[in-house]
Amino acid sequence: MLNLSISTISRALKDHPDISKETREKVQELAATLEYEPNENAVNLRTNNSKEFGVIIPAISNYFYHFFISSLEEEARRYGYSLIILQSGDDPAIEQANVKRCRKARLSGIFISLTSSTEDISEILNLEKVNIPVIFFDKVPPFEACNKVCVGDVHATEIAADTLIKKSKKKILAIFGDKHLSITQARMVAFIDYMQKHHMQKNYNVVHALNPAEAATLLQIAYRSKTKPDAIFCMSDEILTGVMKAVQIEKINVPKDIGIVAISDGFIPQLYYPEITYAETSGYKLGKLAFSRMIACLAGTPFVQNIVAHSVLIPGGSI
Amino acid sequence: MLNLSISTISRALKDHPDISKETREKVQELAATLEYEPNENAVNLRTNNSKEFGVIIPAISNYFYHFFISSLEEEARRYGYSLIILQSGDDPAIEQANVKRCRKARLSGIFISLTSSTEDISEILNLEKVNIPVIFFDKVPPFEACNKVCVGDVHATEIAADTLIKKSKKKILAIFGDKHLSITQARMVAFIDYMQKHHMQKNYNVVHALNPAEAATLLQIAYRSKTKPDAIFCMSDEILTGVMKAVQIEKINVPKDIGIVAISDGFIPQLYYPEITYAETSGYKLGKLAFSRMIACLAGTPFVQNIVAHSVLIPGGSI
DNA sequence: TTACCAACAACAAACGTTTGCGGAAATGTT
DNA sequence: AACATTTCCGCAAACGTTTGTTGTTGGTAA
Repeated sequence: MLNLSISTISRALKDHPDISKETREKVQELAATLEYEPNENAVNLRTNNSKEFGVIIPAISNYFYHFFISSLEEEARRYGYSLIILQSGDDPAIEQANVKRCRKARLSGIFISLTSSTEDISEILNLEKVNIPVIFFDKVPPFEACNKVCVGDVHATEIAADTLIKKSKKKILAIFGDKHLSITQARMVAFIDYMQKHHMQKNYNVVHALNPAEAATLLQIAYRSKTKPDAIFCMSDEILTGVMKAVQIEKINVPKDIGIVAISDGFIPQLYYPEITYAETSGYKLGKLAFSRMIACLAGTPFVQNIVAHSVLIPGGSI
Repeated sequence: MLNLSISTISRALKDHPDISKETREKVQELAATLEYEPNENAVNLRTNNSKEFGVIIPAISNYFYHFFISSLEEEARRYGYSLIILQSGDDPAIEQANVKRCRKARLSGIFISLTSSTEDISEILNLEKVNIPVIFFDKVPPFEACNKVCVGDVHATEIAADTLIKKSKKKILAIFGDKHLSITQARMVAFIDYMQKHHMQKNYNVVHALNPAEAATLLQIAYRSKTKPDAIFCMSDEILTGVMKAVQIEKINVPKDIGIVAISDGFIPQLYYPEITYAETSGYKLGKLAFSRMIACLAGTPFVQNIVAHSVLIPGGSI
């Protein structure tokens, strides 16, 4: 329509200096009225870049991930990227397949939280070789040199434990999750160390629950025993919901009979009265951190980094 | 490597009958060992088809959407599709921009739940003209002829209301959300109609709360008044969390003093003891329905359909 | 022998961009 | 006036596929 070649149009649309201001304006104007939109597939083919990030997670239905994704999506939009969600259903085989899909789709980068039973992450690390940055978050591999963004387990545990000490609790029931999860390990070790450091070895009792129901049972048993606990430490939201169920069943008076402190991202604690005091592990914050790390990788930052998000204590009335 | 042309390879890989079995096997074998993966951008460019669905929602952080997305993703994976998540932050302008992005990316179809203030959906309906099927879900436009998949508000409300009647509740406090939301309208009308039909006009009191805190306050005021309610109807999870907060604050005995029934997708009700009896509105089920509707559209089903998911009563101990 | 037909494989165009390079016109320099 | 430089633009290749068409071979039937 303007008697210009395709290449001129292409250049005019992206303000290439070769194109005169006059032509450029004419082209851009016409493009606007025609509602011209470049074909992304063609652009991607040509530039070998998809402007899409993959997000691989065990499952969306989790206290944590939807905050994280939501946060990530906000940032992504600002930078003109889209987010592709892939669930592994906590199955390493599906996870592997999802990683493959990301490679195949030539995504610009991926964010991944591992399943609880992922052993082999070599395929994932291979993505870096085809120039797809990988940011691990939340459930990260233990020792590898890779980009990790995760909750500061030690810090969160410590500030939660600290409130127990400050309140001079002497019979603490500390409930942790599945022993085999690294998150459990990290928090447990941090808890025990911190207690040790403050000469509280005699004042707590560590137990494990695989699900909320088990946590509830554990508390019920402890509460009915002659050595009633005077405080509960909940490693996670999942544990907390179980504990609170028991609190309601046994009509336990919180915080008078038993104080409660948890590590949480904040949604669950405010459902109860009194609201639960917790060390905050914000999926939202983590999303921002992970995204900025991704941007750094895309910009070519060579070294890997292990980012740990710090927590703050959100006081409720539960202790 | 095999001294074959590109076209032969292409055909061999997709079992085209023109290619001899022998060649086909050789090609596929080599492709496998070489871990060849077709470049999706090139395929998409050629076929003008992205194998991606867009999901546009007000926000992920919602009691409902992550179940829906999760369910959708499961199905999508089975069919070889990916899901792109776009949040509108409940802002019609961003929503509009997201719709545009979907068109630009030539997605295979989109699922959309409108923001609470979306007025103009013409742009969205235009997607159908460029052959992108649109499935509205949850927050759907009121009257247009389009594909809608949503919770059966009437049915869910009725089975919840029915349990109130069966238990001969006479002083029901029915708490609904923001009057301006169509979901509130629908459930409120259904509630009032059903009560009318069962000659219960005198036995309930309808109030509105914009958030959990307001719901809590409403219950507290009602509970302290001389006409204490004997049952609460909660339109949604959001209302329910507020109500339960008040229950805890006032130490209300459920179900002895007050019975509670809600409409919910099930996560919140089981956090409490006794667990809350609710009419289930499953995001999971809805996801499956929406997806199968999408598949039907892609297969070329011409007519639109308004699918309504039925609810079931999940009995807890709250009434 | 000729004609015809399968069976197989290659050629080449097309999808819609981006970008290195070369060229023409206009402008500036000696 | 001759040459160099800048400004602007188009040519054409390339990205990696898919697919309609054409070509070759060997076999079979007339």
